[in-house]
Amino acid sequence: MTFFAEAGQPRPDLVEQDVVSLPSRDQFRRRLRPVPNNDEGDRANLSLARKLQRFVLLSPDEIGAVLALPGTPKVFGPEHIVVHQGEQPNDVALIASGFAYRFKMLADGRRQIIAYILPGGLCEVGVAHHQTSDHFIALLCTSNVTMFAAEAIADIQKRHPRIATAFVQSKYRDEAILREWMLNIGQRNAVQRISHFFCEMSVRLGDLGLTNVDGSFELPINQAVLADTSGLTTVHVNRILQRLRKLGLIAFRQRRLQILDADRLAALAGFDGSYLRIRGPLS
Amino acid sequence: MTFFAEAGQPRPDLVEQDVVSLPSRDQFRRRLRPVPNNDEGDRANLSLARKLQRFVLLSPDEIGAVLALPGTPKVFGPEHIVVHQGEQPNDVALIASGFAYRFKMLADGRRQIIAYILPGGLCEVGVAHHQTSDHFIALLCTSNVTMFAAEAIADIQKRHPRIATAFVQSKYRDEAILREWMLNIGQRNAVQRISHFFCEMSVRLGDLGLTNVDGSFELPINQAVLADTSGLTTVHVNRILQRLRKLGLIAFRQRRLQILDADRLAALAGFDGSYLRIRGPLS
DNA sequence: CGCAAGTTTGACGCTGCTCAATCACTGTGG
DNA sequence: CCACAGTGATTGAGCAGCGTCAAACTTGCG
Repeated sequence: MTFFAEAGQPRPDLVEQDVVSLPSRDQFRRRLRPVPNNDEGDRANLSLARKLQRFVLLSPDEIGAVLALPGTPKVFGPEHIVVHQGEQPNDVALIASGFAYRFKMLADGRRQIIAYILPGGLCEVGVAHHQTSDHFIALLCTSNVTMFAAEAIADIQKRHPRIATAFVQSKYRDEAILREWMLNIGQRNAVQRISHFFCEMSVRLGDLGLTNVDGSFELPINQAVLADTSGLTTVHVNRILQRLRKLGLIAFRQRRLQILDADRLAALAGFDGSYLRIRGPLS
Repeated sequence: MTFFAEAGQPRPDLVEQDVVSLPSRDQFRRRLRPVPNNDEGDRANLSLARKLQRFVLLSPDEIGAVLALPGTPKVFGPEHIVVHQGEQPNDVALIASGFAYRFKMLADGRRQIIAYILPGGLCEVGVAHHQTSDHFIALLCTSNVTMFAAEAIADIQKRHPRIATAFVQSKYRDEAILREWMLNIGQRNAVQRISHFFCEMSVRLGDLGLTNVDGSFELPINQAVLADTSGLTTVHVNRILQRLRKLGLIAFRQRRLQILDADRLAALAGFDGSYLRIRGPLS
């Protein structure tokens, strides 16, 4: 289960000073899991707090500030377009639960998926700077999306420098992922591309506590989406998946992926997760 | 010569308030062009000022602040590695003149070029946050590189909010370019990839005043580099270039590219430069 | 039960890769 | 002034990875 070339390394880049007694990881999880339908705002923001927490260990005060961020919780179904290419969104959307993805389209309808936005991720498109979006953001499945005013996001970063640091580091990671994807699509073959994508998703979702012990997790995409992700055709993706199944590496059906042999899959993909800057178990 | 789908559009996203009498574009150019060898610091910073100027119209004060940034000018030859993968740079490098590029490598030596850094561009890798670099940055040709302390860059942004805005917008554009490259490599065929790359370079360099009226410009890359840029092999790149030449679209020799028919080239590539957010002639 | 969406299969061919040789250009030293 | 080497460009033959098209099958769901 080592997705990292050099596991157990020190992580000097993590900002850990000023940590006041935090809720433990388990407490955090317990509060996160079951989501009944009252007091939604707070609960939606938890995914954001949790995400930021992965980059900078936040104090209770800071966590409180994140939870108090005033947002409008909404629920949208799959295929919902969160941000339209060419438009200039007024709000920042938080994917509180569910999955979103960025993509660009060609005139003839071919499209390339640029990134996946997981729970706790923001659909930021230079909102604070009045930029029009150069790409689409859509949902993969029914998701809880919380809308924040751009000013609110800017404001909390001004008031809490360490939260700002977490935002910046999160952004750095997104960029690193983008770069790895360029390498993936530009240089690796079909088998490696798909395996690599699976490895990455497994690590990222695992970091969010969204994987099971058996190595399985929800991945609400079909083969067409996977094709647009990896720059291949649906037909070819199908054949590659069959090969991976025959090799005993994965099981993938009903929008749920199970990685059966993480080590062999990672080796096959040439996957080294260090670009994801995931730290080990919460100390 | 229209590289833009909808030329002449208003640019509401440009921050133009608070502009105090600026040096005209021509004055600016005149000061920029000939670079004798004294007072280097100031002159090196000019490329940065000019770059920022493309995003936010800076006041003389602000331009002065950029020019006064304390940096160490250096000259490196081609192939010089500015930032090494896995290392944690202490400084931010400014490409004052010349060309740099980012790339990632696979274990077997295959590599993917991720981005080109043109004059005025910064080699930022999350320096301020003590991140290790996940990729290499190298030079394409002998270049003037000025090294700044990360704090100096952070400081000037704190003191001059509009300069900070320019930095952020520059970063947004770099990201937009990355996304367009993903689309390019993932979805377009060889001819389109290469044409698209040429169009982009022409527009970006034109914006910096580094193209000639005849549509030619320095592009210090060989076919192997172009292959690593476009995710193709050298042999195939060679054949595509021949095709483009036979079509009368380009001339490319001696590290100099001339675009002979920009309209046809852009049409062939499916190029729409709006993602570059280049504004029209300086008003 | 029947539709719709998604998956699987087969046949076929093109785009782009591999290997390997040859050619052009440029700078160097005798 | 020329032989030489080194780098980069070009060419050819052969092939395989992946795309295209079209049909059949499977699954989820009302």
